[in-house]
Amino acid sequence: MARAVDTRQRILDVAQDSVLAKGFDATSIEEIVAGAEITKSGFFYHFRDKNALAHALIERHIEVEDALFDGLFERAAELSDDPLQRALIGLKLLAELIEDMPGGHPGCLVATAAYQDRLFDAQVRQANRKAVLGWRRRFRAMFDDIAQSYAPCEPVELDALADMVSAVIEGGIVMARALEEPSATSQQVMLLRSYVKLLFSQGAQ
Amino acid sequence: MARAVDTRQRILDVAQDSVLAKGFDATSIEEIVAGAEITKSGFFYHFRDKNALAHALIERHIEVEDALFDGLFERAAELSDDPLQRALIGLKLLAELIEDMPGGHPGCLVATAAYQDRLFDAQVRQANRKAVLGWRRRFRAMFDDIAQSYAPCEPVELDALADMVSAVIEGGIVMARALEEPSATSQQVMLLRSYVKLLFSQGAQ
DNA sequence: CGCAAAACCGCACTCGTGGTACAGTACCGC
DNA sequence: GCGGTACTGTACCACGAGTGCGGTTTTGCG
Repeated sequence: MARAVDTRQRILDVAQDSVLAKGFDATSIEEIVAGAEITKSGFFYHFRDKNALAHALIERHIEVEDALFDGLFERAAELSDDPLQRALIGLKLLAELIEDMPGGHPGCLVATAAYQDRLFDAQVRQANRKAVLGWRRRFRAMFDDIAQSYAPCEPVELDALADMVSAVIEGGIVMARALEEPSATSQQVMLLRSYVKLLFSQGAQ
Repeated sequence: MARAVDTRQRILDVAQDSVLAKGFDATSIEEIVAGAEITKSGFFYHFRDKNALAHALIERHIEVEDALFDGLFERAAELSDDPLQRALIGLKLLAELIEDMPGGHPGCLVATAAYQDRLFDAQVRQANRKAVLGWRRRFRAMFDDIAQSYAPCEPVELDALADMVSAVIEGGIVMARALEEPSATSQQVMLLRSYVKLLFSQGAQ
């Protein structure tokens, strides 16, 4: 049984690298097969079609990303009791983490799916939506915490603000890729941090 | 000669709709050919290959987008003499314009290209880079104007801030597509506006 | 009008890729 | 040693990109 799980993981690893590097459609199954050292039949044994691969890729990606966020903000929670400070520390840690990634953040599968919409079926799009809503919940909770102690000095919808975290990361990745400046993403995160700081730190208590 | 230009435009129109709706790779040439009411031979008469199409698409897209930005910020300049107010008005107008687009902003070809990197050759990537740098120049000039009258109350690199405009729009489009909430993009632009306001309006003169 | 070039049409073909079908085989736990 | 799991191997179809090339229409120009 260990063999099967290994192979599946290997397929996903190879596929993920390739998809992030050149897009989903440009990634051929035969290329994945070669990279994972299996045969085409082996691939289709694990995944019904390319859509199933996309689905698995996104679900796994979300888990990893979630675990990563968990780690960051848990660490931030250890470093401060204040909800605003926690958020600011978390965002800083996030920026540093992105900065330290060799070649910048590899890019986001969610965006890949968003920009190649009709390539995927409803199930994949649903998984994608779920992922983004999950991030909204996470950051919404963070901002709710802050809002209990600090009043925002501008009227903002907290859901939209929560989405802004995702949006700035996604947008930052697009910038980094288009400009071929890997540090662009972390810069954008730091600007978002600056916004959060300004928005809440004026109207204390 | 008029016939040739017409046909070329028609091809680009059909192709653009399709690319924005389902991604570049998912758009087949035969489908473009059918939509533009020509033959495959006719298509390859105008474009050497699909890459040449992508290149033309991006260049045209940039022109249109630039003209759009020009219009917005010229209008904003008419409405106020103050550089900060101009920027805030411009961003508001931008948000409204995006909001009024049926089905939300159609998406950005630059991001499409960024996420399907190896599908395109160096020339296309270069055109893409040029586009983003053009936006940086534009918004950098805007923030330079503001910074002459208002000191930012947080230390920020103005180039990065200029990039943030593009990043938030791109990220906002990804959000809108992923969530299937067309208004997400304009919401993000309004949050950016709020940031610009906070950043400069405190430290007047 | 006539003519050459530009702007196409028609069709046949290659090649790569997704996907199917199915028979055979190696391994692993019971 | 039996049955299921995890594959391999081979052969095949459909479809879209891209090529090649000969033929046809349209257009500007002398």
